[in-house]
Amino acid sequence: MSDQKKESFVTEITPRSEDFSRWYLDVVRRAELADYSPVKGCMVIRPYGYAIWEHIQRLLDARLRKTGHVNAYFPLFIPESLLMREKEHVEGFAPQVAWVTRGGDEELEERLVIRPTSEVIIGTMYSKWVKSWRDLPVLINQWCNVVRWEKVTRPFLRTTEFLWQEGHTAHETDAEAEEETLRILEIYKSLAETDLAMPVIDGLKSDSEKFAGASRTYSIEALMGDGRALQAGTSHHLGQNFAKAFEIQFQGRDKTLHHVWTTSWGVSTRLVGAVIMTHGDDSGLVLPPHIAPYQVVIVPIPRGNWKETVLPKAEAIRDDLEAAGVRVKLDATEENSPGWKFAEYELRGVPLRLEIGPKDIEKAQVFSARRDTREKSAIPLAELSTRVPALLEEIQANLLARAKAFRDERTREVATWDEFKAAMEGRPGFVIASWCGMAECEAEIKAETQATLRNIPLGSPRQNGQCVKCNGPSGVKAWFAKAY
RNA sequence: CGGGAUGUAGCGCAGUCUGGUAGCGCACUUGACUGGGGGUCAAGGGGUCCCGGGUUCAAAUCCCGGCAUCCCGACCA
Repeated sequence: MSDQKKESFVTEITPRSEDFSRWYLDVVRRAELADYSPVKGCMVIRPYGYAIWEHIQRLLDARLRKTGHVNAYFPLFIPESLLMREKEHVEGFAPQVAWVTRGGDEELEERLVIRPTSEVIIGTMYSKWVKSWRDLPVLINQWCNVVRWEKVTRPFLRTTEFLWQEGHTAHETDAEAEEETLRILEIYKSLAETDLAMPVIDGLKSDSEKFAGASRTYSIEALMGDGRALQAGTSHHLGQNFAKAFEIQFQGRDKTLHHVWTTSWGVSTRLVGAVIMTHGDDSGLVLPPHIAPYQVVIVPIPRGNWKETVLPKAEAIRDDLEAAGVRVKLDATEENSPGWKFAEYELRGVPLRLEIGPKDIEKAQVFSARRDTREKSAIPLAELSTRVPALLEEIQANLLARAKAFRDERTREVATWDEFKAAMEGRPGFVIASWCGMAECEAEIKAETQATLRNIPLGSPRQNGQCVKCNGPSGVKAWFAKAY
């Protein structure tokens, strides 16, 4: 390989440590996850990126079904008057909605918004559907697209149109709605940690960061490879705010009318971006096996009459692994050398590579290379269908452990304001500090350090502390970070 | 929405200052030899120079306007 060649190879992806933002965009493009479209702020999700999203959908959808939720679909368009019903909700979303003002040749009597979220249209329908306490709870989820007119966009992390799921539930009591809100948060946490191998902090948002129209917002927060935090999912207890605005009432067991208690919650294609930024390295993407479009790539080594010897063996291995429930890609194309394929599939984050050539066939083995540790070892053919699934689970677990270690290493607890400011130099990660609960302190912290209050973790013990900013009495410790 | 930068082949860029036939590397196509960490040689194909106006005999290059993308800040999944 000439030096010139080497040069072009290394410049294909900007090194992660050199420029994290550029590295991220390079990975998105080179791994063919997404591409820019002719529409400002809107990306095209390419097949490889979409396959990752489909696995996330599948894994989350199963959890939602298991907990009694069902899927449905509501309209994309929302009449302006509906959006206006809930005051805080309008104020939060009106600045970033897209409007439809014409249909064909005609000016519309009433403008339509393209849904930025569906509380109002779903609330309107629930008011028709809910009459009795026997109709509750309503546990509906929808997978759809939404549009928010964003000024600054970035593939997967913030786009004008994005894909997500939004759950909307209605309950008889405050306590049941709260229970649901927390159940979903737990599901999100489980999805993030078990399947995305991404450790998260689950907790309560401050009032200034909560969803427009919610009583309480809970979130899961993850730490990206550059030390910035990312809100990876939210679950809102909406109280009776929407029930009152949309007159969702039922006759209770006590024969009188009550407003329902509602919740809403969502995760989006942003999770794909979160996975990239949690696990990726200088060679590109690193995918957790649970969501990898293919978990194993088999690269046959073409030598001599390999099509008669190596290839059939490779195909047999593929079939065996597929029978064992493993997603496999066999790349028997002749255009590129094995070395090229090694690099290419590393760039695409394939968790495990199997190489098979004449030498391996002689020894009745294949050669394996892990994406996460780059560890290489021979696996006897006879053990493949048990060893590979086990190895994939090991990789999955290792990615979570590694991300957790990174997060813990980048998490510091401080007691004083000077310590806080010092800890927030650069892009350090999470800083834990006591907070008095006042929005003023939160705002000053943000103004002075750019750090925002991510959340107050669930199960945080009550304390008699002093606010890191104002020294006033503080009942809780909050997690702060510079965020996306 | 403020500050800065960029826009030339799929990707990365040179050419713009000083106007005069559109270039380089990688990628792509064809063939041969190769193949266990991004192969070699040979022959090829590919361009609304972001868009619109203007100046000029002549514009990638100069002027005006717009759009898009990136970075840094203020708002949001």
